Amino acid sequence: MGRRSATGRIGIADVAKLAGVSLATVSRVMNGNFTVDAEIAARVRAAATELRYQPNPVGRSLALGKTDTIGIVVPDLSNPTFQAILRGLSMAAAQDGYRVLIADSSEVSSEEAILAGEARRRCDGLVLCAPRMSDAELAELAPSLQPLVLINRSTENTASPSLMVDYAKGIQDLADHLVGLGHTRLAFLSGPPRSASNKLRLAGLERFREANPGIDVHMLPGGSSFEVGHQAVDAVLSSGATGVLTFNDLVAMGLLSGLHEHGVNVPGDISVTGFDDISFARYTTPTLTTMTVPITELGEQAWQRMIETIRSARLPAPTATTAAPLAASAAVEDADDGARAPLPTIFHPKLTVRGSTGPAAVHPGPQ
Amino acid sequence: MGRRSATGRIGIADVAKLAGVSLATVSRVMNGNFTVDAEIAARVRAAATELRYQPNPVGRSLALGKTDTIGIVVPDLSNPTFQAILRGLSMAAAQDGYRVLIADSSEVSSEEAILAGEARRRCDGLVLCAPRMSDAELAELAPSLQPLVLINRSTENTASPSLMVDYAKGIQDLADHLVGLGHTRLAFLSGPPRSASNKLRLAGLERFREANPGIDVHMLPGGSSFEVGHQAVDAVLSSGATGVLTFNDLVAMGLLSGLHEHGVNVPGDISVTGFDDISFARYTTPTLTTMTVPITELGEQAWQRMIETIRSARLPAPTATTAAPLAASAAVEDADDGARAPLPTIFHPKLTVRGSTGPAAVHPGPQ
DNA sequence: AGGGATTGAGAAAACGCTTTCTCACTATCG
DNA sequence: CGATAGTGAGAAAGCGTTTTCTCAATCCCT
Repeated sequence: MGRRSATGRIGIADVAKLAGVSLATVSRVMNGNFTVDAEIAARVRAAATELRYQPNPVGRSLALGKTDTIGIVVPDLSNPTFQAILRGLSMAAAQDGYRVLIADSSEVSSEEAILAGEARRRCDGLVLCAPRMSDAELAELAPSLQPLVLINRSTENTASPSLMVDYAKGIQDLADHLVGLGHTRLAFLSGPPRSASNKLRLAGLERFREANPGIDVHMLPGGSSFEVGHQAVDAVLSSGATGVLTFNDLVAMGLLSGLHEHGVNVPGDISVTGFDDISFARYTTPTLTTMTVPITELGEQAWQRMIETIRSARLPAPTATTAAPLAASAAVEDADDGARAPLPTIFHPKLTVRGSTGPAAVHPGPQ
Repeated sequence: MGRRSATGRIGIADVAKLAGVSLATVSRVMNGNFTVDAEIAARVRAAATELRYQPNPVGRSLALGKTDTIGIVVPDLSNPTFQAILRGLSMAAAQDGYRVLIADSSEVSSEEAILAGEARRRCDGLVLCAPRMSDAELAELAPSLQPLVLINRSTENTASPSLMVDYAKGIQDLADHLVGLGHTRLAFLSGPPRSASNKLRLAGLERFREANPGIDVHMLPGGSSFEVGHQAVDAVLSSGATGVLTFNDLVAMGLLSGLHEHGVNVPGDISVTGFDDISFARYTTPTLTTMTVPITELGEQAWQRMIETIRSARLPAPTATTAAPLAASAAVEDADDGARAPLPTIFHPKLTVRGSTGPAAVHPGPQ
């Protein structure tokens, strides 16, 4: 009496009929429940293979209350950093039999909440990667996204595992590296306005300034793409800086390319540094001095935290009364289920010196 | 009597109770069915927002027989080409309210069939991107994957839309370009053994050889990564070639970097070409001459074909008798449902000349 | 004012699977 | 040899929706 007379697909019922057993028995056999007589089990398996039966995951998910899928929300899938995180996550999850659903918010912070919610409902957990939303929004949203792992953000109230990279220290290391090479006039090509990791870099540079009063650090507006770096050549040159820090490797590569076109020698006239150490960084000309962030490992670690959270969320028997869904606060209930210490895991990037940095020129480069 | 006394989550039943209506009515309201009295509808909506009710997608999927999700299987998520396809697909699908599930086969062709099957069952359709499996396997698998879109492969029997890039012509264009610059000794750094697109390139070069008997084309084993290009420097130099074709931009970049380290001037001593025109290609030093493939558009087009296929598969009433699931051939049934012309859509890459190619040196580069 | 057409909402079946509950049957022990 | 524990498999409930079916109430027209 259904809309379509059967989906056309082979179901557990077909197998049961062919094997002459009940649905329950087929299910038992398919799930390795050994309370089934060997002879019958064999008959069921034979029927299953003959019909090429494959259990319907949606039915399974509904009955089991899990989808074996996790979601990830990224601000921009064209960014190699997020691609690497996605890859690390996906490979690690696959090892444990989970799949990954992706959602790209296109850097639109208002989309994030909706995307995250939708993705979460389809999955057993969610990874929020460098969300652009405000702290307040994030804090409000986090409880309802529960098995949640954050990358490059953290929340106070909710006990969601969080993976952070110490960008502040990283950018300081780079600045120190340049100072060590004799540079006294630096410039920083900053990142996207809503990026939390950019704020960390700015904070790091602030500390650097305090520690190095003699060094001039020129701030330049920026972004996260090649184009930003490529178009910043003039601004960089007129700043008079001999050492340039950039938001990430992409920007650095754009800048490198632009400087080359202008006939500026790197590192002879100007030193350039990136951030992240994407795979391309070792193949630029000159090769790029940058901070190495174990990006793929970040994705893998995100998965580890995720699977831990999912597993610990399954065990504890729900003591909460189920009978009173009156309060509108239902979403908060399991907020401190996996009440593990919510201390963020901090990744410390490490300085990788390559060919794009060198001793400061005696006089600044060509204006 | 369920395992856990309710999932804890708010369900349609809670809303119904609060609004004092039946489950059916809530469903009607949520789905914009206007046969509901305005006053009641308002009450339902109020209850829904008060409880922060969000329909469970799994339940919905089961009832509706669709998941609003498609899957994509790629050989290697770290390859920028596949990343770009994924991005194009994902963005286009998102426009139509679909999500993307990813599966990375890690270049293991035996994994592909399983991954594809699993992914397909969870989704409404599948994109198979440059599958490494054999033609026979692909042909056998295709019917069971039905709403299926192929990228860089095609099948004879099944009417699955297929998107192909004319790599054969592309590589010829590049070779012609080098010949036009006076090069007479060429080399080709080939791609992964199981790659169909590599076979097309080889076929193209074969035709090129026939048309240009005077030109020497040296074949070198390769792969698809930086490292391959980087490590091929010696082989390239000892081949005596002055013009080098590579499998893709990654290989070309590795080679560029390696040549630079060896003090070989590009394009002065040797000209190098890539393939694909990934975004990095315009920021190498020298900038890379390559064949531009509209990669992201490939992903978008894949989505267009997919949504067409899905939609056309919904309309035709299933005339087939549902009562006899005896034959094991059930998977083949809707093989020619969307019996549109299965002509592959061919993308023609276009030559983009940049700085890595130039006139042939009078005498071959340093040995 | 009475009868057929129309509207609106509830009851229940269906989607495909898992699992508890239950019971028939066999093996074991006193 | 009869009572009891144990084993294996079927019936049915349940997961959270949607949708058909059904029926009561309202409406309009003659």
